[in-house]
Amino acid sequence: MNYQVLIVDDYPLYRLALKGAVAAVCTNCEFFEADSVAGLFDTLEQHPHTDLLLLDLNLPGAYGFCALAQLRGSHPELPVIVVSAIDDNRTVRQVLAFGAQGFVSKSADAGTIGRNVQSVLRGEHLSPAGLGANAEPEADAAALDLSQRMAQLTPQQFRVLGMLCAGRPNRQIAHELQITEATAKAHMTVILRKLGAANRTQAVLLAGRLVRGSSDIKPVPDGIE
Amino acid sequence: MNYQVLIVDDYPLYRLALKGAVAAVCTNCEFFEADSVAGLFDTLEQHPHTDLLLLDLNLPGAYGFCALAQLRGSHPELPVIVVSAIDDNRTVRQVLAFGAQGFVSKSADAGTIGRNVQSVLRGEHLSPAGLGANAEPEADAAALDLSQRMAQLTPQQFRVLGMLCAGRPNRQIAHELQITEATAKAHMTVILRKLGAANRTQAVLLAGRLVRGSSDIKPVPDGIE
DNA sequence: AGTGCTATTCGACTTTGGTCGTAGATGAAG
DNA sequence: CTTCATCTACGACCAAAGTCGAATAGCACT
Repeated sequence: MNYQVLIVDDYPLYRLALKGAVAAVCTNCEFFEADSVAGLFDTLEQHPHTDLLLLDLNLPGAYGFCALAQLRGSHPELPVIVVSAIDDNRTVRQVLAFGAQGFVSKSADAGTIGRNVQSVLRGEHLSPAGLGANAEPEADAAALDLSQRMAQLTPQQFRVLGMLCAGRPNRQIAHELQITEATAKAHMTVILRKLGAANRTQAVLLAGRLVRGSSDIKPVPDGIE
Repeated sequence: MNYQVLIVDDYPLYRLALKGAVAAVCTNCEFFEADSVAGLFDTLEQHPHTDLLLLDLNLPGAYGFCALAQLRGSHPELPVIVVSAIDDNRTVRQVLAFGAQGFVSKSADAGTIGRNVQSVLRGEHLSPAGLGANAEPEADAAALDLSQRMAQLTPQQFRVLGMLCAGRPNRQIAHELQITEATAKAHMTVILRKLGAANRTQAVLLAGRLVRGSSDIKPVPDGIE
């Protein structure tokens, strides 16, 4: 068992704990770490042969679900185990619907995590306990279409979207990404086109729809005048 | 028992069903109907002595929770029974925290609805079954603060917010409300101030936070540069 | 009538958002 | 080495968003 494992969480201590849990069942594993979605993709570029990704859902600056959608577009073959403090059924179903191979609650013990990692490394898909017969592929058409749109975004565009979803104006986005406002606007234009949104407000609504359940917010008719 | 009852739901058939359920326990009741939040407030203006409001949470074009907050500001004495397809504990607790007197699931039968209506008309507050000791006032400070801000909005401002939450630009909002774009912008300015948002995107995020649980979306630091 | 208060409306600005055309850098395919 | 595609970046330009001051109308209270 000589695997490369990438661990993404914003708390160093929790990364250490996850590393320990994996090492217990996977000797000679090589570990990489990242503390943000941006770092995740940077690390994946440097180590394209990563065998497993442990991803925290609640990363700052970007939504974990968006990262999942992005991953499915850029690294469709990479197995992902989502680690989340929120572990209700709806979240778990959505995570699996968006292409994750496994799910472990943050309150799980090391043994449980280790067993899940082993299963996924053997190529199995998990449907965690308490999730009776999730036979329904559901994750309705709209959500699927949306995640596919998300997956088209480039890493930089994705970072822009993350800050957009925090309500920041272009000026701050440009400042944080060390680019000019003109460039941030250019990214914004592409994002709007890829997501099928008419303006940044609609883009935020679409992203929000992906994060929480795709409630019955009507698509904007936009035929008036 | 001669009460005036206002029923708000976007499906005419379901309005009829609710009317039947109420009529069974309340002879000589007078009924009014509305299919949108805007219609709700229009009807309330025409019939200010309404004794009971049956409100569907999932109205199109505006979020039911926002309507609740608005109602608490404009008609604090009006008893409200919320009818919702979503009936998990968190939703119920929030609905009650926002001043509703009762809650019935959309999957409830006519008898249950009738009994709840009777109770509320008698002046009782309901804490529906399966909600053991909701003594906790929780509905955390942030959500309460937010609902109080919402309650400050005037009816017209509230309509603007509703369309804003559908991602519409000022031009369409003005068109639908039969006002100039300048006026719509003026309303927008007041809304942003009352909600404490820096721009329309943040306003949408705040409204969304009120609708679903106030997840752990970080407040914008906005001190940079 | 007169006095405050508020909701609603609007026009004239300034600021921000969004589009278009363009250009360098990188990497893959021929 | 080309050629093509993609990501990233920028400036100039027009459209939309947001601010400010001001006018009207209704309402409550004297």
